[in-house]
Amino acid sequence: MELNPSQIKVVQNIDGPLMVLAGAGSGKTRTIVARIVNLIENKNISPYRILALTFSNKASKEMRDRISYAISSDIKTLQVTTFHSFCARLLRNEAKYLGLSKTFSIYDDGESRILIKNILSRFGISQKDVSPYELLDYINKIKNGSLTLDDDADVTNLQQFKDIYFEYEKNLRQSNAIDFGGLISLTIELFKNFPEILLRYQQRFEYILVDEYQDTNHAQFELIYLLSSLKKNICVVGDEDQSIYSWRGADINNILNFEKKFNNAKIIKLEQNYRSSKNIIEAASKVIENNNDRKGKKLWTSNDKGKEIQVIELANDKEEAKYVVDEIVKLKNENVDLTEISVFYRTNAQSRLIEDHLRRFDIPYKIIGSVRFYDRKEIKDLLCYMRLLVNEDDSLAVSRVINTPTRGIGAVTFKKLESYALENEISLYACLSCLVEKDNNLKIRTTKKMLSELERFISLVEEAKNMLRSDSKLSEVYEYILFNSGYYEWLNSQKTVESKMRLENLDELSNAINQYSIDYPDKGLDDFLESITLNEQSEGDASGGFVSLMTIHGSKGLEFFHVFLTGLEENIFPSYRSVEGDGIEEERRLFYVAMTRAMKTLTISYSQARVQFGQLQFNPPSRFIDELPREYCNFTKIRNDSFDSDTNDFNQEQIVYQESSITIEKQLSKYKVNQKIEHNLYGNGLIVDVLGNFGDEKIVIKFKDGSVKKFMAKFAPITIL
DNA sequence: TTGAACTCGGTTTTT
DNA sequence: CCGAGTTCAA
Repeated sequence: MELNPSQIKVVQNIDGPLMVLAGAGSGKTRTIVARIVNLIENKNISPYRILALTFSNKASKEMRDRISYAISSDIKTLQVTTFHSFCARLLRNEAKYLGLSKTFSIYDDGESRILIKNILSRFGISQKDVSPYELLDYINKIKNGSLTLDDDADVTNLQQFKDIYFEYEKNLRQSNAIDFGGLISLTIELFKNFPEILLRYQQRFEYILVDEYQDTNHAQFELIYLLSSLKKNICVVGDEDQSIYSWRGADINNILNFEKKFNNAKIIKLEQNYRSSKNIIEAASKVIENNNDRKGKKLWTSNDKGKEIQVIELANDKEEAKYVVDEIVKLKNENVDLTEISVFYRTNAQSRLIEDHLRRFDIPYKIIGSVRFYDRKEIKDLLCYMRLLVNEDDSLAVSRVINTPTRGIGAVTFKKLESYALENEISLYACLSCLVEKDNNLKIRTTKKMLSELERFISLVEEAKNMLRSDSKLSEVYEYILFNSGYYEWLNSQKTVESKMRLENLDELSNAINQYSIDYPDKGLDDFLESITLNEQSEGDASGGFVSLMTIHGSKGLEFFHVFLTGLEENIFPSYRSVEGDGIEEERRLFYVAMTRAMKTLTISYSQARVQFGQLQFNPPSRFIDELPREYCNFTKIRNDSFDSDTNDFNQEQIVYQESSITIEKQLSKYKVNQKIEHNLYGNGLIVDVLGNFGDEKIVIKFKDGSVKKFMAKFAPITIL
């Protein structure tokens, strides 16, 4: 494992604050691993005194594996973990200081959203008037430190937002639950309120390392700042050019201001790329130079020049999918392992056409990311039953399963139960018990059926709890709930393709629970649930033989010999949501991330027409296409005579591609926005938009009568006035 | 309390 | 075009 001089500096500079700016493909993980191995093996630092924080479990697992592979000593006490897992573990250990029970539930973003919606409905506010997403964003911002309650936030109704925030926090506490943001912010709060606890952790962790530092938010910065302020041996590793999560709170200032916050900080840049061909690296570097928010880093490589980047224009999205799959078939015929091929897109919706064509050509593929297994409805339902066994205060879990399967507790009854529980400051579950034991003054009309159903529900939960207490196997408890809750029967009776799949998923969950018990025989249900919420479950089979499809966000940290980057059109990539402000810089970083995943070949494509929101849209080529230096690229337009964007007919004969390589001339359109024109049929009008390339423009015209129409400029009977 | 009919808006998602 | 939220009738 040879290291270059910069990498060696990173390994050897162990004392004091250090920021490593590690370019794409610069051997970052290799270097971090070497640094930790050096600390343990050569500097005699106990693994117990080292903390390595990452963002994803995948990254932490890889790092741990590589360290343990490179080292002879025992690293059980070495903490290589995600921010969230680290905080969750810490908070459970110190729960009593916060007045929380050790068995608190963790709410993921989806559950936070549900809680917000519940509050809105309790407050009698329609989601149309106040967006739950905007609220969640506001709450997240407060928790991740980019906003305080005193700030004049840019929201529709600040006081209302604050009220809802307080209610949200109150509900979390009543449910003995913490959300993702709270894991971090409560840890900070704990450290601030109990300096003796902070000191304990400061003394323990002599060396702290943070990976993917560009993705840290302000709260996470504060956390590592506090933790490291005694020993000051903090090493952060990141790449400002790969910061693509600012919309999730990642604060690029953590990188830009590192030296201001940490005295005597050193900075080391890793600029040699070992991954990609020279063409790709040169082109990507030129593109990212258009950004202003950078520390400035110049990637270089001693790799071969390699093939030119192929930039392909196609008539429409279907042609694009056909083209990509056709090229994949060619690679396959050259005996390229499909695992080395990946297709990237900006939005998940774009995967469908690619999938259709891959299936048509019998090419195995796998979508990476998208809907996570544990986010599926049926899985969440069962997990909420299980959560109730660990934390019966978890009202969100109760509300989720109380009428699943249906027990005749509809929205109205539930509302009454809920408000009774809230008024009397008891949990929903306790409220149900009251109802069943009839020692209630609840003004709820109860039917016999409803009471007996509730009784069954409560005894189900209690019996399952007994099983847990008597050390039953987790899988037995799971099966007990699945069958005795009536959930299995309920799904099974539906007999749809959908319900069959859900049942299969529940089987899969059973397997996961079994596997967990085998892997961690000493751990309990609470640990299992936490590992799922925090995504600590191991990735399924990584067996080869398939093409990978993913969003560009999903591609971060990965590499492939052959990359197809699709949908390079304005409003798609860059996204229509990001075209103003500093949104563009982040989209450009995204483009840069995508390009630098490719090792050998990079094929970038865009289409003139694309079905978007069920309508055919004409978007001009992405501005990023213009930013590609031509000396590293080969521009090709591919036309297919039977241009027919409306048919879904895959049985058309195979298209014959023109293998020409026409360079796109960048010529200015003679049509301009705000130009006055006259149309033979519709009369005078104003151009409001010009789409597409010179000679092939579509122009959007607003006429005197207010109507807006789109024309192919070369055919439309118009004259410029 | 449930379903059908309607309107509306629509990125990215490490934990 | 599709899914979520909302509204209204039974």
